[in-house]
Amino acid sequence: MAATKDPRPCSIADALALVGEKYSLLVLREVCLGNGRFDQLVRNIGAPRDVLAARLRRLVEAGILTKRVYSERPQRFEYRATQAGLELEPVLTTLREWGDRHLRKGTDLPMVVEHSCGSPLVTRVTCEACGGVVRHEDLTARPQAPGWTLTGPATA
Amino acid sequence: MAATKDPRPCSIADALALVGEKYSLLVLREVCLGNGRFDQLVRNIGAPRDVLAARLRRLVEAGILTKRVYSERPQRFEYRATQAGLELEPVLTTLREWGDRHLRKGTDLPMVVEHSCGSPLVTRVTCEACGGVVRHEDLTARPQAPGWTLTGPATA
DNA sequence: TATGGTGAGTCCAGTTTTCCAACTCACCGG
DNA sequence: CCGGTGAGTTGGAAAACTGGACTCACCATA
Repeated sequence: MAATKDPRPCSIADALALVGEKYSLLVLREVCLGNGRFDQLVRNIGAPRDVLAARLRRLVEAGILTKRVYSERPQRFEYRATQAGLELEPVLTTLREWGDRHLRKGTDLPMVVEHSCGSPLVTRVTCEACGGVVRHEDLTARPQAPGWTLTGPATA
Repeated sequence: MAATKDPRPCSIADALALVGEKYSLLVLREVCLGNGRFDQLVRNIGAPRDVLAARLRRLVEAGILTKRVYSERPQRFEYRATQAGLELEPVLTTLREWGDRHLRKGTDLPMVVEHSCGSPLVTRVTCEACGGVVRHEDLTARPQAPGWTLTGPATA
């Protein structure tokens, strides 16, 4: 009598439940750029103030951002990325590169990120174990959750 | 008299406009796993059928998926990732690793991905130019869009 | 030929979210 | 005192999402 409705258990889905709402990743983008004040976020992201306030609460609660006082009297706050937040930066980097390549065809880029080595950042995702570039064909997914196979729920 | 409302021009925002809606990246997850049929997507993702149909239309239109007939009479379709779609896989990989680490603390993972080298995939993002690991502190963002600085719109 | 099942959607009523502008509240600078 | 800034909250209208039920075409089998 199990609800035949539960989706596949998955860390991607869980992560997206936290940062997949509209504007959340853009908040992280601005915070990573060092723009952590409320009004800055409103201007640079273009989100409604109430939605932004909700996102910020959620991200702080999830341990992705912290809210820090940078001035008592007038009390002023600043949001900063935690370690967990910074570890999401590769998601932003990958999305930016993808957008640059596929949506702007590599020209008229609105923002260039430079690596400390001096060149514009182009990233490569490698396997930590063997050092090789990771391609789709080299990956094999192994579901571990009980009741689930690669293709879907076990008919059980 | 420019609308003081335009957000920062940004490829991340543009990319998210395409794949940032609820379920879109989960569709890509399933398609990358080889599960490209409509009913499979419904079951494995848990999305309402009409929302899923809308997402699929949009992703096909954006050139991220293709719709392929795998059986005439009974006509049956299958969605597959295009090259552009496959290039979004690193986003999924990063999100999965982040979720595994921060949401499940590395235990009871619902899905393990194995690299062709034989070990469970753990990725590293490196700079293509110098080969070094990319860290937040090593990045410098340079806005190129006219009217925009790192911190926000130029007062013009 | 009737019965049931699959695949791929569409339709609909009801609930949530989102959007946007306006408003608050505290403080500061002149 | 007046205007401005920072950080939100409030209140509706508009859009998106939700969970079924429904369609339509095509087998399979009995």
